Amino acid sequence: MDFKVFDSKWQKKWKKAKMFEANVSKGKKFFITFPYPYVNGPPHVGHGYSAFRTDVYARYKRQQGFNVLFPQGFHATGEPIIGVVKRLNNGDESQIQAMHGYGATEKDIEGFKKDPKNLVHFFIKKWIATLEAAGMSIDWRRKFVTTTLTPTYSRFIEWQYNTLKEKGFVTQGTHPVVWCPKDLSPTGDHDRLIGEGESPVDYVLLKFTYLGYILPAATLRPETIYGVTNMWLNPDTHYVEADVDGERWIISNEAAQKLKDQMKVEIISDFDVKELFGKRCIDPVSNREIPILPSKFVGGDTATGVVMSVPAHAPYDWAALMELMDKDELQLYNTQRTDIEPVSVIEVEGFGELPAVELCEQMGIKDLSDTKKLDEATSLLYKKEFHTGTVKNSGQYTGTKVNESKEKLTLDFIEKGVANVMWEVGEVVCRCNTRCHVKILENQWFLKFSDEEWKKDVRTNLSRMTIYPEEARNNFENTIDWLRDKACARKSGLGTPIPWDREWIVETLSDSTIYMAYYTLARIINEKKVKPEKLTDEVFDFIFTGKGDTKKVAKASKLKLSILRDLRKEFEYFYPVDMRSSGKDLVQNHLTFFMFHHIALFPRAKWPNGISVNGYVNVEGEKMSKSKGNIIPLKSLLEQHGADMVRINMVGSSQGIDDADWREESVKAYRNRYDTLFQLSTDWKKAKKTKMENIDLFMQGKLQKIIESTTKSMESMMFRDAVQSALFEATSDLKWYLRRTGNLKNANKKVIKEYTGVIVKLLTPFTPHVCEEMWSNLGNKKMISGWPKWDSTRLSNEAELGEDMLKKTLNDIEDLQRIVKMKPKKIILFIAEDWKFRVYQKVLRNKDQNMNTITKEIMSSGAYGKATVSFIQSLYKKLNELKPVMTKSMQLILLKEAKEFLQRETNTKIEIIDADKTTNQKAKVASPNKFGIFME
RNA sequence: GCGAGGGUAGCCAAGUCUGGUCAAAGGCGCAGGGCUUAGGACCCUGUCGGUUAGUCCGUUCGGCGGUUCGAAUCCGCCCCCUCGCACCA
Repeated sequence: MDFKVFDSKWQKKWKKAKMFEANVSKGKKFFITFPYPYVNGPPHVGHGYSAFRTDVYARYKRQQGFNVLFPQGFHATGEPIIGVVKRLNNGDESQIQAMHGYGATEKDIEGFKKDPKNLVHFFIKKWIATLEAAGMSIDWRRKFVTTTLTPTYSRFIEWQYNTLKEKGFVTQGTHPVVWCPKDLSPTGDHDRLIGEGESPVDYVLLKFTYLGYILPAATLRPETIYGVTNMWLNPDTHYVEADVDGERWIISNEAAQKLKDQMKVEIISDFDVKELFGKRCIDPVSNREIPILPSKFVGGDTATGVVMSVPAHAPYDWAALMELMDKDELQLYNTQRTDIEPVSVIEVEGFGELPAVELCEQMGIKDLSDTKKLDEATSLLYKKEFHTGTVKNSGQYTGTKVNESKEKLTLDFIEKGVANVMWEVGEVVCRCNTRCHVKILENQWFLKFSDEEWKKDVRTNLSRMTIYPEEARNNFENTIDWLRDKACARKSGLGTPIPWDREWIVETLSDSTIYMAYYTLARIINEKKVKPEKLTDEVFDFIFTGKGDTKKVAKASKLKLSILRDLRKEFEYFYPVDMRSSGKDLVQNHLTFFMFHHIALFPRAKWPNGISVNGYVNVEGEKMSKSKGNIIPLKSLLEQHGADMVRINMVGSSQGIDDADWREESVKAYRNRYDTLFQLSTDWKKAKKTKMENIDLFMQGKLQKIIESTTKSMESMMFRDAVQSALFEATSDLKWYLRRTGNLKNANKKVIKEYTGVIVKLLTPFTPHVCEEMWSNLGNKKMISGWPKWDSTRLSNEAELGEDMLKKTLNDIEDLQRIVKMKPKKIILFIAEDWKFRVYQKVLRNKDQNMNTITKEIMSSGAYGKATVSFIQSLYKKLNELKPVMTKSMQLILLKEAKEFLQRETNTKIEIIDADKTTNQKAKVASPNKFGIFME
């Protein structure tokens, strides 16, 4: 059966019936969203997963009777769209090819080049068409695009930032970023040719002085300053004298260039450092005289090109000194061996006084030639000292832990004016092939996420929120703790300017934190064509917080009073967000910001109620990636398999935070099950039986069980479990039932119809199209509505056992068939002891001698029955909490079935006995933990 | 480095919170059988080793220890894997 033929048929009917349009009403609402996609391409399977999960939940809630709002907008701010347009304009062949791949014509592309808007709208069209074809139950009247493409939305962002600033949540400050001097913009990880993962590191510059000059020694270990023996400069490096914040610094030329982006730097002249060798500079902390020596290991491209030497703790320094000593060059520089004797300033476990010296010896390092070993030694020692070392011989800092002292020392020294900070980054090369360095951005705008009060409220709200799966909660808590101030503005890309400082644009993560509130307004704004200028801050204040007088606000803004009232009504009714469903990658950023901003901007009652997080999508077990070429467009899957099979294959494949997997192969498995169901939906009339027998009652009880477990799984978005029980388990039951009754004709009509109908309803959120079709096949005139409720009174004793029951019954039927073949003289069906026998056997297996002895005694006493059981029970009280596996009455029902069956198939004598009461020892011994069959 | 999540039979994956119905669900693969002109689909059976008609015994849940009458599950240490660490959507 090819189910895709039903897709458009039902989609049209839904549309006609306005099934997904949510309006203010008296009913209970449920507001669900998933993050709006960035529209620089069409949707692929990865998008599909989050989208389908959201839709499944939306449909489920709708069936439950909620007035579900499920809107959808699109995201277009920031750099990528501009990047695409730029590449198109540059004639980038692969980009043009990609666009053709997405179905863009030459004419389309010409349009994109002229205006990025055209590109955005092109993809939005694709998105909407694909989502509709996928059967998404979205209220499209509320769509919009960020930010400047929808000026009213841009106005909304302005209100957001004005309000945040007013409340003190936006502050200004400086911030180091990795910077491309050619592009004149920050170079994020994804913009890099080399150096992914490199981030700015703060070197401490200790200002050694020499005759009015400053030699700013760059170090990551300022706590070792008391162990400095000499200063290193590279005789082959180009140094300059520069005016840095009013001081005369001697630094490498490269350093001077870089520092221009961090301090006020003016290069005065070249400086020949050779004249310094052998001279003494002054240690700014303890005023010691420190000889200046040459060494080529000092890189001019790392920090200042001025390095202090701590031979006791730095392998490089010791190796450099060894080189000088080997070549007997020390005296050339007016320096004695005793002047540079290593000074130990860190006590560390596992090493003696001079760890670097020891380590060099151990690793056979004799000079600077073996940089690999030196690097290894350096990193090893640095880690060891940082984590376990204690400072010594260092004046007031003696006795403090290295990892604690570092920060303190730095602050102290800066305060005293003897130190500065210089930001440096490892090798980073921009996409434009330019080497990057660190720039301090001045006057950057920040969201003050570090604010403890703010965090407190966020934590409080988190604790009352629904989080699916529960494991994700840890992640949120941790993110909240760890979050620092976040730069929320950029100088380039698309977006809304910061209203009070228009040279900055609100950065794209920061303009997407409360847009769900805009959905509640979007319908009216779109339909009434509300002008952006009428949406003043006062209007938004009124809508979102109720502040101000309706009439005055309307008058001042020139917004129609009725519209203003309706906007407020929509927001009041639909807000807050009840469930936001998203990929796990957004936990550390978007989803957490979403919470922060809501807490800052809205009244408590409007704070988010729930978040659900899902994993990524793999394709055939592999990660999706451009390079593997395994990114599957959603559209092609829909065309191939139809919406329903795609939906259930994705949503049913995984749950929780685990990654989903798109496996073509498993579509088959689903299709088979649906074939069975579909067949029944048309053939149910062939069932003729009307008498309710045990097996029919059992099926009804079993159905209640399925409703219960499916509903519970659905509620917490455990969709794989839900599919497992509503589809696989249920169809297995049906097949089993039909096998037991012999054929469809012998099946109970009522049971078949009820069972099929309920299963169809349970599966509707996953496969809405084919379910509607089956529902109508079952003779229903109206479309599906309502969610089945389970009736616990119908959960007969048997069904309490759930799946075990079925399995065991089935096994017994197989056994029975075997028995029939063996042609026994007599068959005894017996009821066994219940679970306690299992426990009893476990005890027997126990290796513990004492227990073994005890139980053996019990055994030999012949007390098989209740006495034994109660003895064990009293011994292990815990066991009392356990539920019986299968009660005798349940067994009896099954055995009666078995008896009937056997009587049909054979003419052997059959009796049912209770193993607990029987005098038949053989049966007793044979029986212990399974009810069943015994023959003679 | 900091933080989060994991490691279960050939593979995927439940079970872990709340220890005993766990030799451990389910699926895939594989083997045998049924059905079929054949293939596919479907239905049975088996799938840690050894044994029984039904059973029982032995050895398993990353590694090593511990708690317990009893550990895949609780505790400690160790090893390994995946992901995130920001101005980027």
